Amino acid sequence: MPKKYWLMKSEPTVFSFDDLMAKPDATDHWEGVRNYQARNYMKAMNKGDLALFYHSNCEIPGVIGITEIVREAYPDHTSWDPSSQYFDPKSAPEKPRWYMVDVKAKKKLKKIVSLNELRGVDELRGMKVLQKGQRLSVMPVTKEEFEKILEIEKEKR
DNA sequence: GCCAACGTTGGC
DNA sequence: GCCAACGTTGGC
Repeated sequence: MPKKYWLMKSEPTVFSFDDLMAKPDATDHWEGVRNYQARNYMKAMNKGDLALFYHSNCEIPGVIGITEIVREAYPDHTSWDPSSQYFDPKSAPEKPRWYMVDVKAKKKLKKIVSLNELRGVDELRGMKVLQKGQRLSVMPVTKEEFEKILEIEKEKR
């Protein structure tokens, strides 16, 4: 199974990359996705896939770290927890509607690779996250895009 | 099935 | 805080 690459968004005031690193084994479940397309992308993830951790809705939006998928999609239990902000009355343990994966923080970038910088790179012009109107919190990226972003980070120092 | 109203996302 | 671009909901 060839490794796949993804981008996952989170608002740093809700759950930042540092929050993930602070978890036991730097691992946590990616709860709260309530969009079918994003859910389907998560279902397509395999153990060992890598993801860009993207900070959205903040002062400097951009890629802040790298995570690895360490557990493949399983039902999101917050969807049937009435006390959760992610509660969905149409989901139930015997009929789960929403799923999550477990991700592990692999590496924090020395400096954020900002949305603004991404926009300036020719090779990244096709990136989904740069397309107007796209709001998915989980989306695929190509191997080339993934590696280009690591290159950009390396050149920063 | 259509579509208006409403809610959400997320850059700015 | 504004607002464009979506996605969802629900009346019909």
